[in-house]
Amino acid sequence: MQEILNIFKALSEETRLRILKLLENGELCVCDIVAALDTIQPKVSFHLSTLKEAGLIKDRKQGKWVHYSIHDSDIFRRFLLLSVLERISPETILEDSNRLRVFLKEKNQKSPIVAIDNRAVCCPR
Amino acid sequence: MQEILNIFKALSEETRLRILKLLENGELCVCDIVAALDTIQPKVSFHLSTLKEAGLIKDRKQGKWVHYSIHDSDIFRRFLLLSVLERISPETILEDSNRLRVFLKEKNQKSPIVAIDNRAVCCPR
DNA sequence: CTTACATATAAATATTATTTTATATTAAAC
DNA sequence: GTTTAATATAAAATAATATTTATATGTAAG
Repeated sequence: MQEILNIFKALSEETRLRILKLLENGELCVCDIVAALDTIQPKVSFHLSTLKEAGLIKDRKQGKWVHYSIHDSDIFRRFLLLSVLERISPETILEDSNRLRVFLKEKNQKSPIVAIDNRAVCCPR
Repeated sequence: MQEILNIFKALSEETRLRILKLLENGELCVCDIVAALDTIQPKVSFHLSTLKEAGLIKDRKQGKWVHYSIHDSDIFRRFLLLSVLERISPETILEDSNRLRVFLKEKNQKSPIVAIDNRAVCCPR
């Protein structure tokens, strides 16, 4: 029962749903999410670890950066995530995505390597 | 976003999952649930109201009694409930169902009106 | 109309989760 | 190797939830 409880607990907090919604379009590193949510970094790290613990996201380490993305592990989680993300309209996180866009654009100018998805590559190589 | 949060919050607590699992086989009145969970009545009422608030269960008043049952309102909730209940094995709530069985049997002897589902009718009419 | 029963609600308390602040870790840049 | 940047973790403060205890409400029975 603990496993399913962890999944629902992870999904029962607004910040975490906003993070998931942001990750819908691809992976982001912690600093991207911090910028998008306009909040402080330890808070984001806390929620990311909750989501990861529940098996909803995964991380990929690359140098100093840690990139998080949706982890479509088993069918149940995949289905849950799909239906959840579908039920959160883009307008709900409009401010988040605006801030993210601005942040990524700036990053892009400093290190103009563009990846798929019109997203900047997080970290210069 | 608040609606979906309420649904997940409702599903992120063990007592409430146990109640939902008990309701899987049909409606129960509050005192049945109290007996099954071997706990106190205000606690059960509290959790029932949370579940009802989230639209996961509904109530039916009959005299002094209030019967609760799963509310398969919209597709999302229905699907959620289905997959949740499926993922909670009967063994998980074995003690609960044992206590429920004993309690219903006793009730049955006092007022031997048997309803569908081999469950006693909660209250004499 | 008084009593007893089923449930709900309120208030007080306890528990758990989140947020903040401060600090540690790790890796790249200098 | 020292500094800087990105992230994580620990400790403390705060906020949110759940539990308990006490009481209220409504309904049927006597």
